[in-house]
Amino acid sequence: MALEHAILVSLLEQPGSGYELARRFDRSIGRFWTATHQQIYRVLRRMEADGWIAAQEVAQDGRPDKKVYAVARDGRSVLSDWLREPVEPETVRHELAVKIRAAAFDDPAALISEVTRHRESHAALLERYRTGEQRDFPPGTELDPQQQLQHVVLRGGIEYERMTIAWLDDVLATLHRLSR
Amino acid sequence: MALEHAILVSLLEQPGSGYELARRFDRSIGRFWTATHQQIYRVLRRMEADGWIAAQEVAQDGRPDKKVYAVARDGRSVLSDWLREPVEPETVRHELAVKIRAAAFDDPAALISEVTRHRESHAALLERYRTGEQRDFPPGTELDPQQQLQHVVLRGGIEYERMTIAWLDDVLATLHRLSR
DNA sequence: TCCTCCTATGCAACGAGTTTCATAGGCAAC
DNA sequence: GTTGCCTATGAAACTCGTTGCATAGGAGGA
Repeated sequence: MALEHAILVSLLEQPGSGYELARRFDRSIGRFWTATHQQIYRVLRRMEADGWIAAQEVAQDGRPDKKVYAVARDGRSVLSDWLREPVEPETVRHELAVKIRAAAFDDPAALISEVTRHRESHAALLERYRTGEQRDFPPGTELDPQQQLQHVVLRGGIEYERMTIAWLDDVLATLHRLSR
Repeated sequence: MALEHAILVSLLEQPGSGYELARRFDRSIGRFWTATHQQIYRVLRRMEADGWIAAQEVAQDGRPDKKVYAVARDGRSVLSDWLREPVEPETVRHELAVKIRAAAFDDPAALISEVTRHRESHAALLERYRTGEQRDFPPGTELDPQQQLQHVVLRGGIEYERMTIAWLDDVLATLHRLSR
């Protein structure tokens, strides 16, 4: 229900084509909202028809033409209205937690390699976040409001990864204890 | 894709009817997997047809009859196979993070009440988790493997809430700074 | 008595999201 | 020189999840 809004935010930060948006959703925006190019193209067409965004054809050489979208006045007011609505509760889908409880009815040791793999990928993500933080928000710099808000969201991602790594260590210790 | 597996785990922990499962998904299981009664009834019928679970009609007095499901042999092997498959990446949907970045193009102060509301609901959830932890896992008790795994999942929930509350305080400080 | 809530299960319609496939030119490697 | 990858957009089919509605008996309160 809010892919439209995530796209509006991304286009306000920087106008772009469907393809470019799809890549952003694979990277920075994808930290808190995922979408495939199929979804993005479909929603872009609807948003353009509704007058939330406006497209401009851009010819490129050596590459296919692209349609660059920018947020229109109606889109800004839609976003403003949405900002003032209460956030609806997120639907939780924590597959690893289900597996951990499932391990009680199977061999707990079977999960160790999978949990270790998760721990490594979260550690790698934490490293990338911290590198990005030092690059984009070095200490002692004046940040404009947009950057301050981006930074506080990134800090949330960093704290989430830290907490998750510590918890996965706890999970691993428990699995090892049960495997003896 | 894994509602089936969450149901199998819940039925292994305790057999029950569709209605009872729906209530569990509103409570404990709902911490890491949500589902409505519609989804549950539909999936239960498919799982019974596939021989993963077996139903037994139970007549009750003063209440409608119910169908109590238990995991069949095929269901156990399905769960065992699934446990050994890699966890597929979760799709992230963090609406509040989108709104925080959206606030850069609107009035940051408009978000303060909403973030405060979130902080309070996370604090209340943390309290419930900690009460449940003291009740179900008092220190100095011998826990069987199933309880140890339930406990480590609950510890994850507690740490998640703690981290989230600290981050929301950070968000609130940032929003207040920008509102001056 | 009527109203509402709880237990218990289900149908039908819709909307959101995923998967697979298609097109089409340019670039680089082998 | 063909194979594979990147940019760029899209159709079609399908699955998953949500919402609204229906049924039906019993309990409890105003």
